[in-house]
Amino acid sequence: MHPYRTHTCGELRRDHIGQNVRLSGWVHRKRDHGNLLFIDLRDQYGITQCVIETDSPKFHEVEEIRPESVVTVTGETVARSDDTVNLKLSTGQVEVTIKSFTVESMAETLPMQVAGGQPPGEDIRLRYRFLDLRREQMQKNIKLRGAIITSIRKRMTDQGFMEFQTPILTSSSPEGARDYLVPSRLHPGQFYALPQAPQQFKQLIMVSGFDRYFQIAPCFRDEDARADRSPGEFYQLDMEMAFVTQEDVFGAIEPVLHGVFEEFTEWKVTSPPFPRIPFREAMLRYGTDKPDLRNPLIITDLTECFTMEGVTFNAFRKAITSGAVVRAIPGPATAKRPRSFFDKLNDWARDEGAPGLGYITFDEAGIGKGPIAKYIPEAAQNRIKELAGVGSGDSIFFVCDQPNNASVFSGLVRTRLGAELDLLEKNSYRLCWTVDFPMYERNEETGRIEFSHNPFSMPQGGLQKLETSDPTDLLAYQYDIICNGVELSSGAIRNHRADVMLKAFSIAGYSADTVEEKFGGMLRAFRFGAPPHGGLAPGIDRIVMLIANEPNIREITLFPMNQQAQDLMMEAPNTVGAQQLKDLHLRLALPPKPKES
RNA sequence: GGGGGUGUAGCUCAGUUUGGUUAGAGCGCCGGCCUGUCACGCCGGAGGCCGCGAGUUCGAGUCUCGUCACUCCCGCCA
Repeated sequence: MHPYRTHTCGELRRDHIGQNVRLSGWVHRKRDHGNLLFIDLRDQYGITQCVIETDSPKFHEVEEIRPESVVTVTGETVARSDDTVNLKLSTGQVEVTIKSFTVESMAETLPMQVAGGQPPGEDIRLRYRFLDLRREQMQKNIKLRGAIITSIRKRMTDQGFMEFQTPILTSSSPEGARDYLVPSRLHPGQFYALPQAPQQFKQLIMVSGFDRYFQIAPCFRDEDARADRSPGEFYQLDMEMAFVTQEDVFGAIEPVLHGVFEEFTEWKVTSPPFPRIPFREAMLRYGTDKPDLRNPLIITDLTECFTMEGVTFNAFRKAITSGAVVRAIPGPATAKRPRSFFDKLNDWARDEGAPGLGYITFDEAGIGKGPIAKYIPEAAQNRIKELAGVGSGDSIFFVCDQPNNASVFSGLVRTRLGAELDLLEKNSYRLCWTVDFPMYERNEETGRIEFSHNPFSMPQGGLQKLETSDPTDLLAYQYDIICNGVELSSGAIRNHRADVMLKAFSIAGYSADTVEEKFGGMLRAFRFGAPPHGGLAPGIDRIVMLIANEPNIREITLFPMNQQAQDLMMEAPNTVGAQQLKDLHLRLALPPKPKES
């Protein structure tokens, strides 16, 4: 007999009755009846009830065992009587009578409970992650993550994508996030950087003549954490394709994402092709470049209504003359809400930094009511109803500000109202593309033209448009994929031409010398035959998070760091020895310690 | 870097609004009883720098200030 097990803890059925079996696992629960004792033995595959009676010579030993100890049990698989069958367990038709019992590893008193109970605070869960991971929910999440990644790999390779590995020790890139640096021993004073993404490598793979690249790529960025953003490191489904248009990229990734969501959830999933929403339309109608399409509310521009004859709402009129716009968010079936409902929203708006949140309610007869209704004559009110698609029993909220601010704030109002009124479609994954991002934007503080997203994107219209257009009118072949308001990924058709790249950078104020210096490797590659190419890189962690329906990325990550980018289990980061520093030609220049008073 | 929330037993939390005897509950732990439980049950027990430090007060878990930790958000994340 195998020293540890003949079966797993999830395996035994009626078919095994009468067999002598051996199981190993963790003591999930112990129920001690004095003369009769049950142990629920657990491994990754399930739980099997083991039983021992007081007449057994092993009884005392089993009685001593503490939960979460690892033990090996040998005995006979026996049927449970009809009234003791447990349908909650897959093995609940049978149990194992303990004949022999070996303690492989006794557990001390636990700092956190594994079986049942609420999970403790995160610092304890992270410090004892190996215990936390034994909990049912974490086992489920981590298994799901593994299955999703396997499924993605298969879907990609089935489409002819090849998996590549790119370097982890590479060079610091001048654009983007803060790099993690690794000092070089052989080159004093020089540093490697961990890749923020294999962006340049995947483009170079295309230049190298490979056609369809993908990688479950680790990415490292030294930026502060969020609930949906790990500090330090995360994974992307990084992909790139040669000789493709934007639509070809969409056509390749849409079935992968749709398929993965369909495979692992019961929820409704947007079928390909996903809606494509131009950036400017997204900002107008949804007030964000990450529209959550579960929210049915649509923002409309009602500037014209407030300049109509007879409108005396001067706060808006005056702002409009200095370039402001009016955006409106409908509040369906809210006209009968008490005054406190509107006051609460108004208070919230002030907390968000807005002057307030104007509104009109339309009663059953369609008559406009509310603090500002009297400044807006009927003709203008009718136009408002017509444009915004509201009517009797609805209300409508107004945001008046310069276009960018108005967009962003009306987006917040839309999100807030959607949540408050419980309008979001339930049990649904709504996927869409945001496309046609502007290539450049004007920095409002400095007045300078800057890249608005990825400087390596191909400008729409190519070199000719680049030379003749107002930079802020230029669009890029740059796109994001959004699921339920969460950005899964950015991507682009890349700029594969050295001449266009130099021109694109010169518009953003980079001299040719600077570009040559900073991106010499890429430019050189583009001068020796580069195929048109493009791709994207959906975040694996966020996909898993959405499918697992977890609000927090640490719930679907094996060994995450906390918000301060510390690994509480491994105690990283940590100090290193003097010799290690010496080898790396480093001397510490620490900030002064805060004085103790 | 900034703002919010939280911090009380090994764990999850009540108690803080309105300062006032000995700071409670559930789970866990230890001891006892229990032959069909599966969140077993019953009896008993141990376990507290109320995050830490100052201050106000006759008296602070409770009020004030500072500080630390965790978390959420803003900045940041091409």
